[in-house]
Amino acid sequence: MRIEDKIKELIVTALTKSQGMNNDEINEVGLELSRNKNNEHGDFSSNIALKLSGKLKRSPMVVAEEIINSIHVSDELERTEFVKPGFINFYLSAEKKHSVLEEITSKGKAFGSSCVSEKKKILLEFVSANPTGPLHVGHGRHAAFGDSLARLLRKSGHEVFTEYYLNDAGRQIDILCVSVMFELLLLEGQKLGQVDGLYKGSYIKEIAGGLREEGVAINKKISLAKASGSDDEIVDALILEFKDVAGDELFQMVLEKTVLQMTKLLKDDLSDFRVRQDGFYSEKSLFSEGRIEEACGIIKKNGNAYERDGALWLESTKYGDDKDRVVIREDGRSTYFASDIAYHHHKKVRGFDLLINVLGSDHHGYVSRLEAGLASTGNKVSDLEVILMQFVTLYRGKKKIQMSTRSGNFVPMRDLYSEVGVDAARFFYVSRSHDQHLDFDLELATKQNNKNPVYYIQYANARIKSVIKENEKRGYLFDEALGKSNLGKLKLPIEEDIISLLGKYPETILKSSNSREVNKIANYLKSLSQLFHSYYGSTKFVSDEDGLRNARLLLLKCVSTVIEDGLDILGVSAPTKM
RNA sequence: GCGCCCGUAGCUCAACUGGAUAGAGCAUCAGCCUUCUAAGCUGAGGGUUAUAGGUUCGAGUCCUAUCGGGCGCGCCA
Repeated sequence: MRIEDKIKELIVTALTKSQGMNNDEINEVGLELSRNKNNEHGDFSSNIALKLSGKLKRSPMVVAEEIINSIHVSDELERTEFVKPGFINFYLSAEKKHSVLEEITSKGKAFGSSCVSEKKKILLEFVSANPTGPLHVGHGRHAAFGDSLARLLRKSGHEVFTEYYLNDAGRQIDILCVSVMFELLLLEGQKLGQVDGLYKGSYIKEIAGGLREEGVAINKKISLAKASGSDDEIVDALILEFKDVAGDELFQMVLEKTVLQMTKLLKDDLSDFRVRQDGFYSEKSLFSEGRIEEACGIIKKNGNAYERDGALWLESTKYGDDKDRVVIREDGRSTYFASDIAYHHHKKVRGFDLLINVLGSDHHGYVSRLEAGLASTGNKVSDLEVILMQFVTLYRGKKKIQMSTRSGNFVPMRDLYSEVGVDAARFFYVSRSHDQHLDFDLELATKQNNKNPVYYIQYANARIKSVIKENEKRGYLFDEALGKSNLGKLKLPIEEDIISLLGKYPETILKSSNSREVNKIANYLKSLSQLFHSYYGSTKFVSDEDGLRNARLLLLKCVSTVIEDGLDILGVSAPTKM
């Protein structure tokens, strides 16, 4: 039984004894026990007297005193007290507090694991950027967050499968293909003007160059003359013309090779950033496997679809959307939305309890539609959880860098992490809450990479490793048993603070996991490191006194275990030397 | 116009989800290496938590309005 629950039990019996309350009445008020921020008010506190005072028509201080007088103090508690507004504080015995260190020593990195009460099978989808260019710094935030969230959810006990939805069908891919063919024609010596709507990055030229080396050739005359109007209209005309002139077979061949190349590019961008995607789900497969028709069949069968103006509409307003949405267009082609309905339905069919999507905040208007899609295929809306990621604004010094994928005018995430390092980039990305805008100053990140908080944490761990090494160098062998039996000698206030914070690691994992706030882990590690550095500055660890020395080394090893485990969740390395 | 998100020290962010005196880093100033790594430590200054009301024992956190910033409202993806 956890100590929290024991204390709660003590309060409940005290309430029945002193106030004559039964369990129902207590539940109605709500019994809370919170862990204290700073130790000056004890380890745990309860606000129950404050909550009851109105009901009982007596001052909170009086109620608190009555409760405390009926509390039977167990030997795990040092003492209890009631204080100013009406809080009741609980102080744990030194022995009870120190037991955390023994727990960490025996469990190692499993300390704080599997703390969640209901284990779920989760599909976590993130990044899912169109394979039309390298991932940029905005995607970097999604990648770092998504991957860390996956690690956090796993740590807390869930089963997680990460997935990248690959848009390998549709207009954007046609444009990508035309862009490559366009370059190929230029390589073949054909003189062509400028077309604004096409992808321009160097990677397009590389793919075209590679195709030419493989012997792929178009060798047909393309005239841009037919195309006129807006960028979009010109591009659409070009797609038709290229399909016509090159022929379907050649077009499909170039398209497939291009998508393959682009996907490899994305996978490398991610894996070099230590981001693991367990699967890449092909949009194209939704067509070839007949999943779109299947999904349309289901929404029709469920009475959620109707035909109007030659198109098939989903009655999404039934499920809270602003208006109904087209699923199959007048010309018979399905919409992007249709793909999403089919995709998300298939996620459920594959047996996942919970679907988490990490989306850019610009997609928030799309959320109710996704929910409607899920509901209309007979799934629960609550099975979908969307995490909206705010934008990254990139600066170089004071200057804002504007980004656009199509023009190739963006900063690839690879440039960012090769410049500042994977550790610093990942930490910086996840140390801000996802609903907060993120200003990323490249100049600052490069110039000050030594001052990045991630080094502060890594340095704390490296220092501990160094102390352990020094201990051995001086001929002292670490004696775990001796350390354990001397934990009572850890009496410095800073030692008590560290032990107390270590004890909060499991609940930090649990809370961050439940609220999907990876940044809480980063903040926790900063606090722990700060305490350690302060401890380091004021205390000599390698001393002649065997008992104290081993107790302190045990404490340091526990700090190191937790730091390494926490950094692991963030996907940041923990060097032993810096 | 309607809807969603955000507003905390000069800058970048915390604050355990409604708790006790709102905390760190950067920048500024003053100290600390004969001693386990100075990528560190110790101290100082810096705030009407955008503004105005409200809810209650108690509000940075919840509700309303206003101001300011970001984003979204296609048979696009």
